Amino acid sequence: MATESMSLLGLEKTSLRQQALAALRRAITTGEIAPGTHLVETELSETLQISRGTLREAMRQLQQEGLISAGPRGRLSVRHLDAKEICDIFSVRAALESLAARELCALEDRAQVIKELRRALEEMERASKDGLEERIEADLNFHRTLCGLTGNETLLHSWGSLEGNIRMSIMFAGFERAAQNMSVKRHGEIVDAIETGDAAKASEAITEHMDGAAKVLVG
Amino acid sequence: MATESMSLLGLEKTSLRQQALAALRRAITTGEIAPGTHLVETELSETLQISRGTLREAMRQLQQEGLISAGPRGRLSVRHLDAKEICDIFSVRAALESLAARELCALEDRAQVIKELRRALEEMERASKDGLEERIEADLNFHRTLCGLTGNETLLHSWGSLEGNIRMSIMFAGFERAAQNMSVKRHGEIVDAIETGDAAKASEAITEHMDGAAKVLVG
DNA sequence: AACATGGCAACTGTCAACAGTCTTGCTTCC
DNA sequence: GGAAGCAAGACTGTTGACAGTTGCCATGTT
Repeated sequence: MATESMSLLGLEKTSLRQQALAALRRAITTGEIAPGTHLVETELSETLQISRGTLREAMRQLQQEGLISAGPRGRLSVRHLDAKEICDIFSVRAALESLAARELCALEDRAQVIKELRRALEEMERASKDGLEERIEADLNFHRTLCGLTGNETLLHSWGSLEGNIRMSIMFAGFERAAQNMSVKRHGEIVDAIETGDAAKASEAITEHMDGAAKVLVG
Repeated sequence: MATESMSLLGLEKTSLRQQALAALRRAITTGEIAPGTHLVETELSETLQISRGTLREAMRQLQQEGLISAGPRGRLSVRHLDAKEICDIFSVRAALESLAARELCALEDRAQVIKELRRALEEMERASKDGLEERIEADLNFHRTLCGLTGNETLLHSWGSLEGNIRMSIMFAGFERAAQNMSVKRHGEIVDAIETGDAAKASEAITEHMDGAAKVLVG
């Protein structure tokens, strides 16, 4: 998790595949590569200065994450999202995070969990004064933490494979709109609901939050 | 979807990668390859008669599906599931299928949906007289159909990336136990609940079904 | 006998090249 | 003038080989 805080000998030896993966994911979710663009292996490998084989592995993963889709004859292109798909994505997201909230309510030592969540909130607060990039990151980090604290690895994994789509949704709707969904106060309500330990209440807080967010995004 | 039912010109030209993917998935989910086994690229590529590069692509996808996990220095091994993880998987599964049931209840033309579901039920009925393999397939097909009929591609995709884990759970718990969860009658109750159009009722039918299934599996 | 050391084998990361297929644009023939 | 055929180009599918790293075993040393 905390790979960035290695004080001693920070040998960040990450494979080319992972670097390519991160670079492509970023480029796609920021709109640097327009949706619908055909991703030609030979071109990309030339641009990224890596071999096609290595690139292909990264592309497969991106494909699995739903950021790029396969056309006829293995042609890969950046996925295009419409309003309905954004709604669909947020429906699934709501279902997952709602489960997370319910599981957290069932925990005995909720105190520690609440502490972690409030810490994530503080980070959002700090980021609200910074750029858009940081705000998005802090927001996603909050929700990822929500899933991670359950200790349900499968839940975290499923949420993770949705993260790319969420980022695309944000990019697609425009960053101004998306910023409306990152109010610290509205996220605080979720934490409050979880703190009460009332699973139904917490679940509803999440679904409400997501419904609202989706509505804002599709305008 | 129905790639197997192409009556005219069955040019099943599937790439080696996909063949390897299917073969490995099957081998892992049937226990042919024991959990914890180290998957050595050179060995496997030799066995499957394909090159390492091609194999690696398939392995990445399997990794994303959670069937194999990465150890230190990129060593891949077949994932090992314990009771808690099975419960976790079924929790997430319940959340997804519960969403599917609710979305189906919100549809106007439920009649068509119900018809498709009943068809899947009939298939389960037929399979109940066949071998275990067929019963598992029919059962999973029912649940996949449930998700697919919503028209929510993201939901279907998320469920699909869980399918491998579900199969592993079945294998892990033993096929005898798993067979108890494939009662046609209990699945019929789900369809009935959806037919009423009561979202809360349908949702509860799913969660109950899944809770019971998980309990049986972890025994 | 316990420990350090040097070399060997195994395995993954990465790459460049070959082969097959689909597209495309031009040419040629009716 | 239009359609069939042909050839060149563009990509993807697949492969074998090379390089770097890690773990292990044998060997020598105190």
